[in-house]
Amino acid sequence: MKRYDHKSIERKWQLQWAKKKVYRSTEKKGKKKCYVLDMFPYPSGEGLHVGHPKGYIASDIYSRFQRMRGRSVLHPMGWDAFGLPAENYALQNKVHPRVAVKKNIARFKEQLSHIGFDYDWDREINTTDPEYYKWTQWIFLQLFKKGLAYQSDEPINWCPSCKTGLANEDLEGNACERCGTVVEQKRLPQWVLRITDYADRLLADLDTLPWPEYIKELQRNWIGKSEGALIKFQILKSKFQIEVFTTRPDTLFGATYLTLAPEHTLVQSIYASQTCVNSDEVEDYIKAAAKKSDLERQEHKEKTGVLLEGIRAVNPATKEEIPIFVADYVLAGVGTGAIMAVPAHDERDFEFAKKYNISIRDVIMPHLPDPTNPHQPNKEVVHRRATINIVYDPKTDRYLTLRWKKQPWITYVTGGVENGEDVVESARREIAEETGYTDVRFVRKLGGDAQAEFYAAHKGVNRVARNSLLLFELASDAREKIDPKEAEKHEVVWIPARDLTKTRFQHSEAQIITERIFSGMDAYMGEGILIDSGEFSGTDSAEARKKITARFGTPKTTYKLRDWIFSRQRYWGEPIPMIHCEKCGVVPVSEKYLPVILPEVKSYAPSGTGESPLANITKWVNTKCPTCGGKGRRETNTMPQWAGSSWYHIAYCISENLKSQVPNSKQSLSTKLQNKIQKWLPVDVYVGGVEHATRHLIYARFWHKFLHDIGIVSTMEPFIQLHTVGLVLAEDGRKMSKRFKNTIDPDDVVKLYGADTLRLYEMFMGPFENTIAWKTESLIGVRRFLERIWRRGQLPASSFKLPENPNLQTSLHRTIKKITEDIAAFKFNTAISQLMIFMNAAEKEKTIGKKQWEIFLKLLAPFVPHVAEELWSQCGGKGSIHLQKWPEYDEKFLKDETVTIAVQIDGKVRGEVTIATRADKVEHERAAREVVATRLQGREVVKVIVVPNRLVNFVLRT
RNA sequence: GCCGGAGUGGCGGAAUGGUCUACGCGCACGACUCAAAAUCGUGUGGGCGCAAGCCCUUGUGGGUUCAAGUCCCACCUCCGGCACCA
Repeated sequence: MKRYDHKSIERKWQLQWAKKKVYRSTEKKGKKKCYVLDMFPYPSGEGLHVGHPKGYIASDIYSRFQRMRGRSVLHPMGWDAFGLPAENYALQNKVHPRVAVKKNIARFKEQLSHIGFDYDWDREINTTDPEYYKWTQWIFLQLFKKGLAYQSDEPINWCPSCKTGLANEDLEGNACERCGTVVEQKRLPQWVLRITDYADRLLADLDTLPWPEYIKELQRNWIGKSEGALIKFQILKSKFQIEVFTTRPDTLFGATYLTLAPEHTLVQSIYASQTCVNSDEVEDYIKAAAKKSDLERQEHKEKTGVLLEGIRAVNPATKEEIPIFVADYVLAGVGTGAIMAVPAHDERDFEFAKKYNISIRDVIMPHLPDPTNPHQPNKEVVHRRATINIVYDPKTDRYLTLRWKKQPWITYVTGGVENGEDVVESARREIAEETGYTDVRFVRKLGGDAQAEFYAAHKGVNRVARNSLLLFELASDAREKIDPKEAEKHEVVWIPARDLTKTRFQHSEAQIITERIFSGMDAYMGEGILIDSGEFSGTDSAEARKKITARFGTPKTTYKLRDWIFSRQRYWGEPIPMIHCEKCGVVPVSEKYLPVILPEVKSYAPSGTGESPLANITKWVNTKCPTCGGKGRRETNTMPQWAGSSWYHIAYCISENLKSQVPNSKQSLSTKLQNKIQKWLPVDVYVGGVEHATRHLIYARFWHKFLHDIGIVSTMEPFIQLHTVGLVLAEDGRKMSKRFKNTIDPDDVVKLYGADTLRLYEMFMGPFENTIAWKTESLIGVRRFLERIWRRGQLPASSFKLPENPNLQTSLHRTIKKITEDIAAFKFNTAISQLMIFMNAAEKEKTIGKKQWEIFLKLLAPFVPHVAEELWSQCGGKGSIHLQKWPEYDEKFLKDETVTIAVQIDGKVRGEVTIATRADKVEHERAAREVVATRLQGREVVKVIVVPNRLVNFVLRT
C-alpha cells in the first residue's frame, strides 16, 4: 500500500497542471463566464504568512467549483507593487525599489505556487510595469479631460516621517496609517481627483450590491451624506453676510448666536473692521487655535471661544440681533465653517451658551403620544397647559411621587395652568394641595416643554397636554394636612434617586425628565412640533425644514468624503503625465507619448521639502510644452499606491493586450479590447480584507463608474459579490507579525503536512469571515481525515462494490446537495464537515460503490486538488478531475426509508421512535403514543402536535 | 456618544421556530504493541443518583408560542467602524 506522500503528489500535479495549462481562461462563446478575483497582494519584504492565503484558498475552491459546473472561469493573480511600503523597504535595505519588488514578487509567487492554486498565470499583471501604468496614466488623462482631476494648494495632511502628502483615507485618526506619525497640515500644490462628484452615485448604488451589510454601512459612513440648508445671516452695518450650513433649518427661530471657525475666511475681514472693539483679543484666540494640533482640537474638552464685540448679525427669521463668536469647536472644513448656534436643540451649542451666558430659546417641542393609551376615536380633544412638578429631597436623595389608588399609576405632582398664571406659583399650590409639602424651593425648568397625547380615561376625553417640567427642592419637611378628597385619590411615595430610571411613570415625558435631571443637559435634539416660530409654529420638524429652507435659505447636501488627494512627493509611483508651461499653464502629455516612464535615479530618497525626488532629474524634468513647443517642466509628483489597484479588475481582462497602444484623444478603445472587457466584467465574486473598505473599494468603484461614463465598461459597479476574509491570528492570539516573531510560513506547513492539509484546515477553522487563531493541534485533525481518504483509495479495486452501495445513496446525495450549496455561499467549514460525515458513513459501511467513490472525489477536488487528482488517476479517471462535470444530486435519494422522530410531552423530549418516512400523521401519533404510554396514563391529552418526520408533541391538561 | 456585528461545551464552531451542542480538536477508557507512537473502538454540556431516571443549560431579565439559541421588549458584556460633521 502506498503511503500518503504529500510532497511527491503535490509536486507532480502542480507541474502537470502548469504544463497542460489546465486552468487557462478562454473567452469561449456560448459558455457562461465567472470572474473570481482576489485582492492582489502587495509584495512586501516579509513574504507571506499563513493568513495571506486564506482568501486565495476560498476563491480557489470557488473558481474550481464553477469551472466544474461548466463556467468559463477567470481567476487571475498579479502584483500591486507601487507605493510607500516597497520604497521604504528598498531604502532600508539599500536596494533599488525595482530590484526589491522583483525579488519580493519571486518569493511570493513561489510560496503561492506551493499551495496549488488554479491561477491562470498567463494573465499575471504588475502595476509597476510600464505597459501597465501606461493605462493608469491614460485613465488619469481622461479624468483630467473631464475636469475630474484638478490642481489645488489647499492645506493637506503631511506625514513628516514618510515625507509625503496623504489623502484623508490614508489616516488613522490623526496619524499616518503606515507609520503612526501624527500628520501636519501643509500647503502644497497637488493634484486632486473630484471623487465628490460621484459621492451620490457611490452612495446610492450601494443599495444595488449584495455586499455584507457592515461593509456597505462603513462606506455610507465614510461618504457621510447630510442634507440641510444654506442660510445667510446679514452682519449689521456691513456688506458681509455669513453663510451657514445646517441640517436643522427647522430650528432657525432658536438660533441665538453665530459661531465661526477660527480659520473662516471672513473672520479676518470682520474683526479688522472698525466696529470690532476687541480685535486684539480675537487675533490672540485665532493664533492660539492655529497652534493647537488637530488632535488637541478634537479632544472634547470644555469649549472655548471669543465674542466679536461690537458686531452683530441678524437672524433672518426672528429679525433679532444676535452675537457672533469665534470658537474652535467649529471646524473650518465642515459645511461652510460657520454655524448658526441653536443652544436649545444642540448639545454643543447648549454647552457653549451656558458657559457664555447666551440666551437659549426653545423652538422644538417633543411630541409624545402614549402608545399604550392612544387617543380614542370620536372623543373630544381637550388642550391643556400643565406642569409636571418634580420635588427632590436632597437630605434623603429621594423624589416625590404619587401612587394612584384607583389606577395603576405612579406620577409626579401635576397641575393645570390657567392663562396668565405664574407656572411656578401654581406648581407650589399643587404640591401643597396634593402632598402637603409647603416649603419647596424652585430649582430650574428642565429644558423646554413637551407635548403629551393620551386618552384621559378618568375624564373621558382625548388630551393634548403641553407640559412644563419644573424641578423643586424640599427646603424643609414643613407639611400641612392633605384634604381627604386628595388623599382618597393617591398616596405620597418617596422614591430613591437610583430607582428613578426603573420606575414606570404614567408620564410620556418620564425618560426625558430623568435624563435631564441626571445629565443637566436640557437641550432637546430630537424632532418635534415647532413653537415660538412665527407662522411655522405648530408644524412638525420634517415639514418645517422644507418650508423654512424655502423661505430663508437654499437646500444643500454635503458629504464627509473629501476629494481624493492624488499627489505623492515620493519616487516609487506612476508619474503624473502632465507638463507645466509658463505660457500655456498645465498641459496633458499627449496619449501617444504614454507611458511617461519613471526615470532611473541614483538617489530616490524623499526630499522632505514637498518636492518629489524626480524634481532633481533635470534631464527628465525639462521637456517641451506639447501646446506651444516652448519650455516645459514635467509634473514631478507621483500617483498614490491606490492608483494601480483602482482599475486592475479591468486590466486582467485585457492583460495579454496591455502592450497595445492606448487610444489617442480622437479614438475610442479598440473593439477587440472592448469585447474582452465586456466578456468578463463585472467581477462575480471578489474576495479580500475589510481593511480596504474605505479606500480601495471606494476608489475602484469611483474609477469604474468614471470608465462607465466614458464608455469603457458597461456596468455601473465593478464587483458584484464581496466576501471578506477573517484574519488568521497567531497561536498566541495576537496579530501575526514579524514584529512579534509569531508568524507561520505557509511553506513550512506545506512541507510538513502538505498543501491540501493547509487548504482544508484554513477553510475548516470556522466561518470564512471570522477572525480565528491558528492552532497546529487542530490542523492534525484534517490531516487525519485526508489520510483516511487516502487509505480508502489504496484498497484494491475488488473492494469497490459495483455499481454502488445502496446504503450510502442517501448520505451521498445529501452531501452533493450540501457541498454545492455551501461552496456557493462561501460556507466552507460546514461543507467540509459534511464531507467528513460522508466519509464516516462510508467507513462504517466498509464498501463503497466505484461511482460513489468517484463522485466523492469530485466533491473533494476543489478543496484538496492534489489528493483528489491523484486518487482520481489511481482509480482510472480520464483527464484531470478538475475538468470533470460537477455531480448533481437526485431528489429521490435525499430521504431515508425511515426517520427517528422526537416524542415530546408538554414540549419536553421524553423519548424517540423510528418510523417510516412516508408515515402519515395518524401513524406518527400512534407510534409516539406507544413510546410514552406509561407517562400518558391517567392524564388527559388536550392537543397533539405532529410535525411530520420531526416530532410529536402531546399537550396535557395541567 | 452614534452606527454595525457577536455572546452556544475545556477549545474552533453546527443548528429552515421543531430532539441544542453536528463536524473537528482536546480529554478519558479500551484494543493492537515488550513498550511507545500511529491506528482502530467506546465515552465525553452541568448537577443529583448504584441504576431506571429526574432537574438545569445557548450573556441577563421579561414576553409571544403546543414548542424559542432562533421572534418581540428591556438590559449587560465583548469586537469593529465613525466621532465637536453643525
